[in-house]
Amino acid sequence: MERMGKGESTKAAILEEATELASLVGLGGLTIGTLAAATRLSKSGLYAHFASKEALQVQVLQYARDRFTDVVLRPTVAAPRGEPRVREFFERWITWQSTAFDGGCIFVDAASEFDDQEGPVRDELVRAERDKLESLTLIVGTAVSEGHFRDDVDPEQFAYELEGIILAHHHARRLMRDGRAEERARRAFDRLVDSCRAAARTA
Amino acid sequence: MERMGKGESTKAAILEEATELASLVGLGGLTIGTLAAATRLSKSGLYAHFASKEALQVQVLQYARDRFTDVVLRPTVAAPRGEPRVREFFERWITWQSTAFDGGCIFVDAASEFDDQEGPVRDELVRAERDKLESLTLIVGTAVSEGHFRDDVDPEQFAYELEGIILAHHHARRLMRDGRAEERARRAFDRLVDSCRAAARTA
DNA sequence: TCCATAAAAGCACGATCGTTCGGCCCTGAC
DNA sequence: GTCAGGGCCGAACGATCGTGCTTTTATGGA
Repeated sequence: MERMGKGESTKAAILEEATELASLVGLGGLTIGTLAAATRLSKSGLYAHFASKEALQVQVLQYARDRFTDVVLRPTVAAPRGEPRVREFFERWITWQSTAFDGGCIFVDAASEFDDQEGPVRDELVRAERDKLESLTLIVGTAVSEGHFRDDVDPEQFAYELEGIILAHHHARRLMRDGRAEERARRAFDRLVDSCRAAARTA
Repeated sequence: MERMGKGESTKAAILEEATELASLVGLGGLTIGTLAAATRLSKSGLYAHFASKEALQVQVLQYARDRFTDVVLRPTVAAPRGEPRVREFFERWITWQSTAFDGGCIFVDAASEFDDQEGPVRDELVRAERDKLESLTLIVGTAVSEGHFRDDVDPEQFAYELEGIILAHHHARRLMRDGRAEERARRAFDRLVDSCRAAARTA
């Protein structure tokens, strides 16, 4: 049966709050003290749930990754194979960036923070990112094999460029506070898809 | 005449080292203690050159901005107007990202770190970024008015998408350690330019 | 209801944080 | 030769950091 014990439920609440906080101040800026205050726990009471701060950071990333899988990845594969599924992925991804956490997407924040700091946090981050890229590459590959995209489309290159659009969106929206960030992202995406689409009945 | 006094020269050395360090651990992760150790100064001796840590952070950004102007912006306008100048900008920008500092581009790092933290650091960062975007927009606008790019090309949209390519490159190179990051960026850039180019003698 | 166990708190530790202050050294002007 | 001032240091401050202990409180099965 194994319903969730008290410990597990508070730990989940901690991770929820920690992820929110980390999206605002960064994974490195996250502090046991402030997190304890935010969850109304004592420092030691909170700390008891984790082996170290580093472990907490890793588990925050894992928590965020599960969320991403739930609200982006899994629903996406419900869309019809090929281009529609690519579109669905993009739409859900960009919505995720705006709505998942108060601060920006935690993966984007953490990426530039930990790209030079060897260790388990970086490793987990790379794992999450590689996973995401792999899923995207697969989905684009399907669009090719379905005949929606041209044969010479390189799914990895597509994934690279789509990631770029998402990053530009994050940058424009969060730092520059550009109200047209999302519109711009959509236009860029449309251009990208257009350039990959098989010519509609040319012969 | 005003040659550089002792104080100014050590301050310059501090900013140099600080920028390097900040590119590795982030502007927020930058610490008076570690910076003092890196410059072989005492904490207080170093601190005497700045009003506060926040002031130091701002001046680091200003220092990096000057460097960017010197090695990217200024040489770029030496290239012939129009598409060649756009190309020059891209090439210099991407080289900057790989070679300017040991850690990634400090603006990229700082952008996701301070996008949610109101204050002078964020303000300076936005100023620098707006400057960069404006220059780029102008250069692309010239490519349009020179007839290299089609009339319906939106320079701001171009700038947005180019920023995306740069960010994707940073992400792929530094976090994912993708050896083909630069090649991918170049392909994306070529595709972007191609889609903007005026059709070569159609009539 | 009692008790074993889990969960949270309390307290303290060494270290480091940003910041301040008083004083020593060195240089250049008189 | 003296004196003013800039440049740098040593020491120290209160606060907070991550991390251990020991103790109290809450929980749930017998």
